[in-house]
Amino acid sequence: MDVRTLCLGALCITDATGYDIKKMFESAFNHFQHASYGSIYPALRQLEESGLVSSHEEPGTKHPARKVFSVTDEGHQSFIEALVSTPPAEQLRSDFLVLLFFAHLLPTEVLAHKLAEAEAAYQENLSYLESIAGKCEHTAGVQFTIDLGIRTLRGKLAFLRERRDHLLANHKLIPMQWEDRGS
Amino acid sequence: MDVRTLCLGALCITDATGYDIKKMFESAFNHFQHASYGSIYPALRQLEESGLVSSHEEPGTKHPARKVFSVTDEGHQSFIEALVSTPPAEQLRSDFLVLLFFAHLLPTEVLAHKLAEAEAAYQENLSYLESIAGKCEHTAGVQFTIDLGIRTLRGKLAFLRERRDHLLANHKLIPMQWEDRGS
DNA sequence: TCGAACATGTAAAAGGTTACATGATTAC
DNA sequence: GTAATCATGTAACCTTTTACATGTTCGA
Repeated sequence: MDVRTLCLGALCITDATGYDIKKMFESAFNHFQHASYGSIYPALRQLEESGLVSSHEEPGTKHPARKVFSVTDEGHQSFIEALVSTPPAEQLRSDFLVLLFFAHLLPTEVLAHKLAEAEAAYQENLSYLESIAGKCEHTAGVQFTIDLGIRTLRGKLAFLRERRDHLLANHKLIPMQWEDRGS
Repeated sequence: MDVRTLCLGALCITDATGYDIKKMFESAFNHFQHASYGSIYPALRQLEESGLVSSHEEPGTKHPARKVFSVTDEGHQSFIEALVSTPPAEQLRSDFLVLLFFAHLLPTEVLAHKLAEAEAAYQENLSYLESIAGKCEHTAGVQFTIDLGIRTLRGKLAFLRERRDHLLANHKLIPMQWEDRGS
């Protein structure tokens, strides 16, 4: 699912400016999609060109003026179609797992440090999700995504804490020549 | 971590052709990185140009000839440096969670179908990881990535099965006008 | 008054996918 | 003989990030 479609989705929740939508990507969408201004603003322009959203500038002394976008009926319909036709895929991109995969090439102290960093990152995500879990009213679906995230992060943290010491205790740096690549 | 660096990593495990490396992305690397031929072959060329890998064509009648790449000492060193300087970040991109987030816009049957598809996908990934978990000898780090993957997928599957019925039972499609967008 | 947050946007570059083009070898 | 697998590579396109450029408003 691309940023363009997610922006359309965001506007199906509430009218918003590009700035507001960035905020949504940083909070509600954070644990399953990322996006920067450089993709959001062009996406909004394209959506407007295709008639899926409309905008009106809010009057006022502000500079630049807030440009508030609203989804059109066609946009709403189009978003639902996008949802229906998108397979429920999931893709992880994890530098942490790459690191572990090649742990035998790293000094023990570096590995230990990376594990600690990863744990802190998991913990931070978990704390955020826990903080919003009970806070405001969510639709059942949104609550489901939050709870699934919490469950997953708790599982990962538990695993990390259980196995980290064992991994580090048995860790041996395998030097460059570990592999026999004669010729 | 980009495809170029991962290819270098792959060659730190064993000499390989572009085709072999694609296979690694589809198996061992599958649960944390993806890559297509269109990124692998150019990456290999760049790596060779920078002197981080070398190649030799295997003689034989084959057409096209196998072009086997090996990491150079410099390449090995460079990969280790990349590992050390890469923060252990993790990023999920999940169309499944997007779907759940907007579940209130979907008919119940569609939602049910998506949940079933997601469950099947999780199950397939889990079965694959379980199948390789005990099969061959892995380094401790590789075993760690596999076990973490198994733990995570089991957690997600358990959550899905626990909560799916409740989600579907309480599901109400909120029609287009659910939001008051007067004006 | 000073820094954080609000607010919009562009341009270049990076990174990757998809589709194409080609052909040999192997297992059934 | 025919389908799957092995094997290499390119070109066009798509998406997204990074870095830049600009200026306001609000709270401490």
